[in-house]
Amino acid sequence: MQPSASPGAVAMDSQGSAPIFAALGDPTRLRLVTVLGAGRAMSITELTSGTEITRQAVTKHLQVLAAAGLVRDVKAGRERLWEFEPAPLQEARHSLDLIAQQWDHALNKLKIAVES
Amino acid sequence: MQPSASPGAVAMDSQGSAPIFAALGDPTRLRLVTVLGAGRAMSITELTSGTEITRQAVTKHLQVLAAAGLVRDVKAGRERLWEFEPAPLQEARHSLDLIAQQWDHALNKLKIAVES
DNA sequence: TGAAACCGCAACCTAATGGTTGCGCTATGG
DNA sequence: CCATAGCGCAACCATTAGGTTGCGGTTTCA
Repeated sequence: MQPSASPGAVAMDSQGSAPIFAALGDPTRLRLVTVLGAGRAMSITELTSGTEITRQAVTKHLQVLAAAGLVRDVKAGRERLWEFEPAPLQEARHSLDLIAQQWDHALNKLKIAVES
Repeated sequence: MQPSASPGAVAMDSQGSAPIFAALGDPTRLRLVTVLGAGRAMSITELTSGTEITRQAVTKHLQVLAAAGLVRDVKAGRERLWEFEPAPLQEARHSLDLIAQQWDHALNKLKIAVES
């Protein structure tokens, strides 16, 4: 087969993960994901304590994360607990893996071309 | 060792990767990374062709990517070529791996607790 | 020796983002 | 039964982000 048959048909499906990366691209939100990723579902006030920002700010960040599917809320009595949702994170991991693989493959091609 | 000795000392070093995720969190930029990740260094005009946006917009995006270390420019004659830089992407991958591991570990703990 | 390709700088605009404050609602639990 | 804990909604503000237009400066190469 031709080496570079379709230059445009690379790992372009990664594009769908952009919203997930955007959601993870804020320190506060990345912290929230990390904390909730520890397993225990937590309430908003609990997630706010220890931070310098307001409860409302945390609420907004949680909504951004929820919109990306990274987090989910479950009501428990008068509290509203938030828990981690692993699926989108796997998708993001897969996207990064695709780009990395693509890169490694490109390096291999280059190496072979040099050795010929 | 104690199972949950320090609840706050989880995978908190992921926070440093927030700027990288932010850089990847835009469809245009994620596309640029994917294209450049194919191996061939490309010029700005080349990266702009096929897009709906201006060369200047692409320039700005490339600067954002460069600030995150994901991309590097190398001058070649009158052209200025851009090439992919894999290191930050590895770091981002590692951060996601940490959170995923943490999550799996939490699930295991839960499973064991249920089976007891 | 120009015309054209390739690019940087800067000003400008609009919309989104991150954050705050203020208020009101609802469910507990003493 | 009423005070308080836990939230939601909405308005508001400042800053950043994404994008465009306009212009000027270098290399090349025909």
